[in-house]
Amino acid sequence: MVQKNSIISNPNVSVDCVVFGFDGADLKVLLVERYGRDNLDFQDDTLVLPGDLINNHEDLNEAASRVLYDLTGLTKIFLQQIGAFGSPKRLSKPKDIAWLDAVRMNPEARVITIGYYALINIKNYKVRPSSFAKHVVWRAYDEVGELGFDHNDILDRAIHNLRDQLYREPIGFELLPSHFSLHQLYSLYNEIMGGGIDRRNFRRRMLKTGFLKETEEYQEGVPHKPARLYTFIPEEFENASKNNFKFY
Amino acid sequence: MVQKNSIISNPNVSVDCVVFGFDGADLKVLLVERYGRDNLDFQDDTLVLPGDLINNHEDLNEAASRVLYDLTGLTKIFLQQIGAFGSPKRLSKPKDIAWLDAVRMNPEARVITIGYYALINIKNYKVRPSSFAKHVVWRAYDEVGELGFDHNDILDRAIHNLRDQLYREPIGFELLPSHFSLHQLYSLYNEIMGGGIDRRNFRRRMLKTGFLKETEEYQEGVPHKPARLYTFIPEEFENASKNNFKFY
DNA sequence: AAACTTAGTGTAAAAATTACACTTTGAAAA
DNA sequence: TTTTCAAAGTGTAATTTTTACACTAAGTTT
Repeated sequence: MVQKNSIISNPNVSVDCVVFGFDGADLKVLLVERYGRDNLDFQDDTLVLPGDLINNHEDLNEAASRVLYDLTGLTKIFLQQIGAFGSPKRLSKPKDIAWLDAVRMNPEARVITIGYYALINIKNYKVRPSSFAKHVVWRAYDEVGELGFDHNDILDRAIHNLRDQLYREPIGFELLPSHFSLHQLYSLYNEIMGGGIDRRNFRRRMLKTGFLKETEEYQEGVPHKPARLYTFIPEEFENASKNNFKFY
Repeated sequence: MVQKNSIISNPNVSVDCVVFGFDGADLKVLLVERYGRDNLDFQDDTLVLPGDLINNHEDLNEAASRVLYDLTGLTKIFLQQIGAFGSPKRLSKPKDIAWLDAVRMNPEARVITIGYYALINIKNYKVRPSSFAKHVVWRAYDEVGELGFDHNDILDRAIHNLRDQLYREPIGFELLPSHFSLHQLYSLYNEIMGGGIDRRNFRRRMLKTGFLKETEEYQEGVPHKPARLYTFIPEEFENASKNNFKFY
C-alpha cells in the first residue's frame, strides 16, 4: 500500500467543464479555442472544453465555478462533478503534442483533470468582452467533432451523466427560462433523451408531479395559439414526490 | 479562464478505496489503521480507507488496483470511480493535524484524492502476511464510526453510488461466490437497499431476467432443506435484457 | 373567411408491481 | 422411526403504471 522509495512528482490538477445549453431545438455545448498559457499568441484551431488549473486553497467546485464565471459572468450555475481523468496517455495526439511544445510544457508532465458538467440557460449567457469571448463557440452536441486532449472522453461521460440525472431529477429547468411552455420542456427532454417520447403522456406525467405551477402568462409573438407558460417549484419536488420522479 | 500570474503549486494526488464485502448478513467495509509514510512507527488508532499516492505514469485506475492488490492479493477486482475530493479544508480535524505533524507533512500541503469503490467476495480475501495485514479490519457498514481525513464523505458517496448501480446493473454477484443461493442474493440486495424487499417477488424477478443459470449443486451443511445454487451469466445480461434490469 | 400551425385534451389495453400464505424437504431431536 | 424445526420453494388476484393513439380549440396569416 505504501510505496516506499519511489519518487512521486505531483501532477498538475485542472478542472474542465462541459457547459450544456438548449436553444429550443438542439442541445449545445460551449467550446473554446485552445490557446497557450503565458503564450497567448499561440493558438491552433483545435476546440477544447473550457477549463483551467486549480489554484492553491481553492476547492475543486470553486475552481469550476470560477471557470464558468470567467466565461459567462454567471454565478450560481448548476454544476455537477463527473469524475477525474488522469491517464498519463491523455496527451498523445500529434496536435496535442505540438501544442505542448508551443507552450513550452514538458510532454511528460502529468495533468489530471476533474470533469464537470454545467447547465445554463443559453439566453442568460453574455459574451464577456474581456476574457476569451472571441474564442468561445456554442456547438450542437451532435456536431462536436474531435476535441483536443481527452476532452471527447469527458464529453461522453458528461452526456451520460446528464441523461442519467435528467431521468431522475428535475434538472431540465436549469436549461430553460424561468417561465416556459410545456412544449419547450418536452423538446428539451425529447432532444436530450434521444427522441421517442410521447407528447401527451409527457405532458400528463409532468403535470402530475406537482412541481410545475401554471402562470397567467402566454407565449408571445407566435403565429398560432400561444402556449401557457409554467414555472418550476423546487420546494414541491423536495417535499412531495419523494424520489418517485422518473422520465423515460 | 486563464489565471495569469498566480503561482500554482501542484497538489499531491492520491486514490482511496471503499472496499465492500458481504458476509451473508452485513455489508462490510475494509478499513486500515493510519500509519505514517516514511515513518511507519507512528500510528494513531484512527481508521481510514486504504489508499495511496499515485505514482508517475500510473493511470488513476491502476493506482486504485495496485492499492487493492497490495491489500488483498487479488487482481481483477470490480472497481468504480466515484469522484474527486479536493477541499483544501479536508484535513481540519485535530487528530488529522497531529498526524500530519507526526509524519512531517506541511498542513498547508494540498492533497486531492480520487475515490473508488470496490466489490470483493469476502471469502476470497486473504490477509497478506506482508504489507499491512495486521492493521486491516472489516467493519460492518453500520458500525463504521468517524474515520480520519474526509473519508466519511468518501464512504457516503460510495454507498450512494453502490445503491444506485446495484439498482440498475447486475453487480451484486461481485460480492458473492460464483455459485450462490437465491437466498444469499436476496439477503445481499435487501441489506444493501435497506430492507423491505419481498422475497417471492425478488425471486421471480431475478429468475425472469434470464442471466441466472441454475446449477445441479445445492447448499451443504445446513440443518434444513438445502437451497439450489445458481450462477451468473454476464453474457445474458449484455445481450438479452438490454437495460431493463431494475431492482427495488 | 379560409387555411395554417401548434395547443390542448381522454380513454382503453397491456404490462408491471404489489401483497400475501401454504406446502415441501432435509436435518436434527426426541 | 417419528416428530419437530427451519428454510426452500411456489401462484394468484388486485392495483398501479405505462403505453398507444386522434381529434378539437385557438390564434395568426393569407
